Amino acid sequence: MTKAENEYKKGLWTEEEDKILLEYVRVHGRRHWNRISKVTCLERNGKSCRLRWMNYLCPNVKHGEFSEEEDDLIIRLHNLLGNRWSLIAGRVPGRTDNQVKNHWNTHLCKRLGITKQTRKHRVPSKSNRSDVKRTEAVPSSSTCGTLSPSSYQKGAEVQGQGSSLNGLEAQCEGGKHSDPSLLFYDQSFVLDSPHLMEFFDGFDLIM
DNA sequence: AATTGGGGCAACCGCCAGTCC
DNA sequence: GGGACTGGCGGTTGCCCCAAT
Repeated sequence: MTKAENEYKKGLWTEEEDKILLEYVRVHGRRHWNRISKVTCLERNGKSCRLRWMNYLCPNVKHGEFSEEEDDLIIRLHNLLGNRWSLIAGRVPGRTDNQVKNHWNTHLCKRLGITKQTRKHRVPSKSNRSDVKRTEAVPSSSTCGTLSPSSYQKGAEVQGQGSSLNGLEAQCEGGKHSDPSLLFYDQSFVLDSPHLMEFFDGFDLIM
């Protein structure tokens, strides 16, 4: 018997709830989040518990302001990966995908002069979401990202195995940005090459 | 002092993929 | 094989705080 969604509490977490969640994780580990409301008095659904743990309670999570180094790393990673926040966060020690996403949207976009393109058109829908996962590297909101020459070059080397980044500059949207160092992605730059994925895995982004 | 508007961030929502039974 | 369950992801929302008026 599962609780109806509306039986679960929503909104900000209290200290008491945090304690309960921490205790659950200490005893049961980070799994079976949906069982929490059954074995504890916590009236939160599994997803909410998982999110709270991942984004706030996990001891590995770093709180506080982002350093310049982190900013730089995120910008580089975003240039390479687009809005794949979990991948980006995986390479920024102590930061979660939610933190990175928020930081990007609230600080870095402004700093880089990127106007946030709210996409009502979510990634194409069901049919080829699995494809999307890999090919989505260049979501619309990042079509105007900056790309440092060094990272561009590294990426291009790998891409050389399959498709290439040739013509990237030509795809710039009518020269919106006058800075010649700015390059643009668009949907033609895809991450569907296994080589490229390996590249990202082994890529030392701290330059 | 009270109000208001914007920024920042935590949390929710909807979707998908993998796993279990 | 297929339905239910669970976890993970990215986009979006809504609340809180604070500065400006």
